[in-house]
Amino acid sequence: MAFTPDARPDLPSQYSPAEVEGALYDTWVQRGYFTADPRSEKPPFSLVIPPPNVTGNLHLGHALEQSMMDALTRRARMRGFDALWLPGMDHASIAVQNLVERHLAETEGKGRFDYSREEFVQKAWEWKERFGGQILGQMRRLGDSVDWTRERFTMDAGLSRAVQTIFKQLYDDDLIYRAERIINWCPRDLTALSDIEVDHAEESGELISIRYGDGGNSIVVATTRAETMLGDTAVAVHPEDERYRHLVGRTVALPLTNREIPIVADGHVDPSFGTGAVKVTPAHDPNDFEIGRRHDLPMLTIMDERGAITAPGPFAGLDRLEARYSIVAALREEGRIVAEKRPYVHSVGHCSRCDTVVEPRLSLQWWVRVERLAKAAGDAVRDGRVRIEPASLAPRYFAWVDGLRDWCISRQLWWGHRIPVWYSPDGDDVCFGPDEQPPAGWTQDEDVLDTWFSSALWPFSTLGWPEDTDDLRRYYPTSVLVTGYDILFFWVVRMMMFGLYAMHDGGPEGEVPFRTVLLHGLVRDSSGKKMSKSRGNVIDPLVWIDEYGADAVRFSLLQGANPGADQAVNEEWVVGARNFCTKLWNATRFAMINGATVEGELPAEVDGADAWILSRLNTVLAELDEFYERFEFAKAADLLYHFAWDEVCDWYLELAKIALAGPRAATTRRVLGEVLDTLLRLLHPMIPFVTERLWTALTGGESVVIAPWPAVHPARDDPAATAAIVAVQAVVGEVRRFRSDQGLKPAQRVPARVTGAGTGEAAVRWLLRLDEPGEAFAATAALTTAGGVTVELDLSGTIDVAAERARLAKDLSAAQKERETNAAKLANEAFTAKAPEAVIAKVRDRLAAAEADIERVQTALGALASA
RNA sequence: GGGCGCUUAGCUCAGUGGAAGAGCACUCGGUUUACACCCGAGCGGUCACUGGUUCGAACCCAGUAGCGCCCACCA
Repeated sequence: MAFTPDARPDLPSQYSPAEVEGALYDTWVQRGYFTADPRSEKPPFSLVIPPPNVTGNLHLGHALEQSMMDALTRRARMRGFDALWLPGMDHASIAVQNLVERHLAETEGKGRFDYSREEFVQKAWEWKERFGGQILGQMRRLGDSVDWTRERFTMDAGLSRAVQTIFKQLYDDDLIYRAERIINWCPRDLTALSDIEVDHAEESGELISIRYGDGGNSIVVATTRAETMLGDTAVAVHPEDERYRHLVGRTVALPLTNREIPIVADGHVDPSFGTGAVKVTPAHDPNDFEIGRRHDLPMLTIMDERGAITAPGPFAGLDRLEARYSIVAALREEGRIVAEKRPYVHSVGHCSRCDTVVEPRLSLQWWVRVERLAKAAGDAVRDGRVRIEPASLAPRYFAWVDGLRDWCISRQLWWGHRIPVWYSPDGDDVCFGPDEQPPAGWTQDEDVLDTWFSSALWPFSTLGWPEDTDDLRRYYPTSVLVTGYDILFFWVVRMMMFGLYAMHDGGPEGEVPFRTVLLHGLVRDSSGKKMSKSRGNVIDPLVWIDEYGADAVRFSLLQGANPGADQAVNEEWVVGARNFCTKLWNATRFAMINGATVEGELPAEVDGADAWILSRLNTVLAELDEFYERFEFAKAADLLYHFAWDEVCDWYLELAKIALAGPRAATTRRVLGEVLDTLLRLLHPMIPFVTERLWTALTGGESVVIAPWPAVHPARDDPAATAAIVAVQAVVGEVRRFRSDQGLKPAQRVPARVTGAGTGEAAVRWLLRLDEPGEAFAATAALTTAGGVTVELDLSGTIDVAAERARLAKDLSAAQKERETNAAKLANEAFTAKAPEAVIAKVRDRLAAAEADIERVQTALGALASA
C-alpha cells in the first residue's frame, strides 16, 4: 500500500511547548481576544477569578481552579458568548502583613513597630508590586484567557470606594455596630480574628482540680487554664445540682488572691462534667462571658495583649504559660490541688496565620449583624436562585448560614481597608462615605477591615459598583463561581450576603452574585496527602510547565477534576498528558502531509471509515456538551482523550492510509481535515496552546480562540457505516490476538481468505498484513467474529497447535459459562416475569451469542485437529 | 460531642439496580514509511466485612471495622 506525500507540513517534526506558548499568549492578548465588549450583540457569560493572595506564588490548586475557569470561558467564547473572565488579586490583609513583617525582620532586622504606620503600609505596597507581578506572570504561563483590561486589586481606588460605600450603608442600616465582646485574639499578631481564622487542634494539656474556699464553704472546680483563675469572678453550678444547692448565693475565697467570689447557678453548667462546678472568668472565656452577662458579674481582664499577666501580685509580667505552671505550683503549695489529670487531651485554638495559641479576650470591636443577611443568603440557595455544584455540598452551606454568628470585621493591623469611622474630640463616632469629608480635628478609627470584607464585594465591586456601569448591568450576576469547597465559608457565603444586600434590582431583595457555585476539591500529592510546606511535598506548577508545557499541566489536572472531590497528582500523569499533546501533534502532521483540507463543503457521498468517523464526531460532541453542562471535567477530558487516541489515531488514521491511496482520496482528505479541525476545537478550551498551533497550521484560520464551537450534524449519523467499522475492529482484534498467541512477528505476512467484510476487506488485509490466497492456499485456521467477518489463514507448517488449542479451550469454557449463566436466567420464572423486557431481550441476545461462539470455537478446534 | 464522606486492579480514581472499567505501573512481541513521548497483544479485582431487601446488589437498607473531612463555647 503506497501513498505519496503531496504536501510538506508547516510543522516541525517535534513539538516544543516552551518555544511557542509565550508568543501565542502575547498574540492573543494583543489581538484583544480576551477583552469583553458590553456593547456586543452576543449574550454575556461572565465569571470573576477568586483573587489569589498577593503572598507569593501560585500553587497547583490555583492551576486546577484556573484550568477549569479557562476551559469554561474559552468554550463559552467559542459558543458565541461575550465572555468575560475578570482577573485580579486580593491584598490578603493579615497574611501579607505577616509576610512583610517576616521579610523586614530578615532583611532589616526590625519589627513592625519600628516603623510608622505609613512606612509599613508603603513596604506592603512594595511587596504587592513585587509578588503580584509574579502571580500575573504565572497566569499568563498557564494560558488564562482573562480580560487584562479589567484587572482589579482589592485595595485599588475603585474597590476601596466600594468598601467604604457598603460599610456606610450597613452602618446606617444598623447592620454594622461596635461592641465589647469576647473575641479570638492572636497575642503574636496583636489582632482580633474571626471564628474561621482560628484552627482547632487536639492537644494534650492538663486538667487541674482546685479547691476554692475552705471547710463547709469549699467547692472544687476543674480547669485546663489555671492561670485564668486570677480573673475569676464567680463559680457556677447547675441550678438543679443537689450537691451544691446550699452553696448557691454564698461566696468562696478565691485562692492566691484576697477576693471573695459568688457561687451562681447557671444552666450552661454540665453537672456530669468534672465536679459539676466551673470557675467563671468572664473576660477570658466565651462561655464565662455569657455566664457573666447573665449574672451581671464583673469582667476582670488579667492579661495584656501579648498574653502576659497584668493582675497585680507575684505573677504579674509572666507569660500565660509560665503563669500556668507558677500558679499550679503555688496552689499545690497551699494544698489546693485536689486532682491532676495529665495528659488531658482537649481542643486548642490556633491562629490560622501564625499558629500561635489564640487567647479569648474581652475587646471592643466592629461587627456585622448577620442574621438578616445570612437568611437571605440561605434562601437564595434554598429557592434555587443559586445552584451549588456538586449538590452534595449544599448541606454544608446551609449548616453554616443557618448557624452564623455575628462577624467580627475589625483587625488591629495596618495593611488593609481602614475602617471609615471618625471620632470627634468629644468621642462621638460618625461613619463617613467616600465623598464625605470628616471635620478637621477628628481622628479615624485605627483598625482595618477583615480581608474577607472586601472579598465579599468582589463580584460587583470589580464591575464598577457603586457606580451604575455598563459592565455591572451586563455582567452581574456572574454566570458561575469556581472555587474550592474549603472557601465556601470564608468567601462564598459572604459574597452571597453582600451581593444580595447591595445589588438591588428594584425588588426588596438584591440580585444574587452568581447563578452557580462550582466547588472543586483540593490538589494533593501522589499518595493523597495534603500539600504543605512543612511536609515538603509542595509542587510548583511552573516547574512542570517548563518541562512539559502548560497544556500538559492543565490537561492532567482536568483529567482528575471530579466535582467536589480531592485529587492526587503526580508527575507521571503530566507526562501522559504531554504524550497526548505530542500524539495530537503527530496526527495533525500526518493529516497535513497527506493533504488534509478544510476547503469546501464536505462531499455528500461519504462512506467507509470516513462516514464512521463523522458519525462518531456527532456522538462525541453531544456527550462532551453534556459533560460540560454538568461541570464533569474529568469525564470530558477522558472522552476526548480516548476519542482522539483510540478512535481517530488508532483506527481512523490507519484506515485513511488505505483510502488515501484509492479513488476516494479527495473525500478522505476533506474528512481528515474536518475531523482534526473539529477535534482541535473541542480540545482547545482544555489545551489552548497546542491546539492553536495545530489548528492555524491545518486550517490557515486566524485563531481557534475565536473559532466557533462545532455543531452536531444529524445528517452525518451513519449507523450502517458504524456497524461495518465495528465489525472490522472486531475481526482485526481477534486475528491480532491470534497472531500474537501464535508468536507471529508483526511484519510476517500471511496468506488469507477474508469473507463477509464487504468493502472493509482492504482495511482488514492492510491492518493484518494479509496476502491474497495463492494457488496452494490451505486454510489451517479460521476466525469469525460477531460482525460476521471470517478470516481464514494459511499457516501451514508454522501453527503452534498446542498454543492455539489451549487458547480455544479457554474461549470455549468462557462461552459455555456464559451460555449457562444466561440460560439459567431465562429458566428462572421470577426473572422472566419481573425483569423489564429490554433486560430479558439482552439476556436472550447474550445466550444466542454464546451459542454462536461455542459453535465457532468448536469449528476452529476441528480445523486445528485436521491441520 | 454533632454531622458528612470514603473503602473497587500494584498506585491514583471512574462506575450508584441488570455482562467489573480507565490512566499509570507490570509481562510479551515489534526498526509497519505521523508518532518508541510510539504500535500490537496480555496479566491483574470474592468491588472492606457481616447480615438483609430484590428475579437480580459494587450500587439500596442495617450493622461492624478502618481511613478522612467539616462543625462545636469537651470547663
